[in-house]
Amino acid sequence: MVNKTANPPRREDSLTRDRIIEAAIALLDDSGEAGLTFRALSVRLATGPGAIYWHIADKSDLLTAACDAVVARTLAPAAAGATPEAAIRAIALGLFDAIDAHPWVGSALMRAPEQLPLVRIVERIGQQLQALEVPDDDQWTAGSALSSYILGVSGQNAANAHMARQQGLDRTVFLHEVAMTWSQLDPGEYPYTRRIAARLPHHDDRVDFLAGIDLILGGLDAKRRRAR
Amino acid sequence: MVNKTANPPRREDSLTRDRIIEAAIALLDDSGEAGLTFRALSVRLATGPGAIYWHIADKSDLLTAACDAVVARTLAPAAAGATPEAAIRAIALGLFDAIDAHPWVGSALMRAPEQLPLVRIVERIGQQLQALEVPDDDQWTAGSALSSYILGVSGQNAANAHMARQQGLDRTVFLHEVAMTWSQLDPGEYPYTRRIAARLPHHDDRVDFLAGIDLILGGLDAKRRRAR
DNA sequence: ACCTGAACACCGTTCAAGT
DNA sequence: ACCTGAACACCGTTCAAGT
Repeated sequence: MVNKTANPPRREDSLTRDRIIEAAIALLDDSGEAGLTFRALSVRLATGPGAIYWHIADKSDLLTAACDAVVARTLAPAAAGATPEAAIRAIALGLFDAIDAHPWVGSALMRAPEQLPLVRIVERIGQQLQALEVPDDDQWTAGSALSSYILGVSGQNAANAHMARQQGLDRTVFLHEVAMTWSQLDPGEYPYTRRIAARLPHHDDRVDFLAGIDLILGGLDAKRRRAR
Repeated sequence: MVNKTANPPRREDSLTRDRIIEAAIALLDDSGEAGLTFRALSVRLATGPGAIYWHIADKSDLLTAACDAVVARTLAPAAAGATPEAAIRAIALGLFDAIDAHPWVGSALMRAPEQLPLVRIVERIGQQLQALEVPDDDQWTAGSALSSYILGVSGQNAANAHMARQQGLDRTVFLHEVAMTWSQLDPGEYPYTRRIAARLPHHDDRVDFLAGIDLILGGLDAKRRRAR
């Protein structure tokens, strides 16, 4: 074991991994994944691009770390006392709102399933499935279904918001334009899409999102009843 | 209306949008999203980078078009005669395999929910929900749940495969390494993840994937029974 | 109408040199 | 131990000039 000296006292504003990650989050929130640049980051931190590499391995490391910071914060408040179902709904809604606020988190989570940020999510959901007394064999399936659903719907909601903002449009106006495009698709090939297009701008995302969670939980419950 | 002349006869090897898209797919399959470069593409097509811009708006247009070509091919065989549930399973499994073969499709689909490739998927699933006589109000929820689940699980499966290949490892060896890392997480904080780590390398992805589809379909069925 | 390829304004990353 | 900033090997995209 290397005899490492204890951390020396730091200047208040010295460069640290945490300060870099916070600056990265701010940059990502401001201008999306394209806005995260080692040059922009070094300007914001009043340093050179090379300095960042002393604390961060590379860009992918930085993005994962930023993602993990957001996820960890979101999952921090433990849902105490509530039923497992309510806890799952709370976890899901917390992530939905976090991804809505930080759209880049959605796509970042999707890329490296074995990394810590997603493991945190799977763990939290898994604990609740355990509390629900879901049989061991079904926990993996139910956990995958729930986490994929959460990431998928939240990510798509955030992508819509991001797209709207990028075009300088209000979210509702943007959805109206999408609905317009969809309603002009070929009637023979796209009957379903044309029909739901009208609903698109009016639906309440969070309500519909929770309805999907309940659908999966309902499937789990039905399966358990059948097994009895 | 502009009086446009009919398409003139083409040289066999002239540059067309379709030829560019096929070359892009080959490049993406070979070396992932990072491998798709206008320079590499122009070398493959024996032309200059500028020529591509005559047929393609920009890189995002190219990626969406490549994605759409793969999705359209995958959804092409219409599941005739089968029950709606079986049709949904067939659609899901087809996409799972397509995303496994073309890992970049997963992340590409996630980014622009309003674009044609995802609309194709939603339409196909929606038609089967209609055939299942799912009430109008539930079709959106069920469609979102199914499509998010399909894209999420397929995308994560493909990301694992991609990660393994990148590290020059066999898929199973890679999953064993992930399982090892997970089983060394803090026991107080990650009890669930530690427990399922052991199952990770042995599970059959396609079987587990279909089990999740059935879970969602089961939830839909349970909800219908309750409404009666 | 379609293609060429140099040029522009960027990237991530490295590394000798400093403190 | 940590930081600087020039340099390298790339990008996507544009555009005058060609056919």
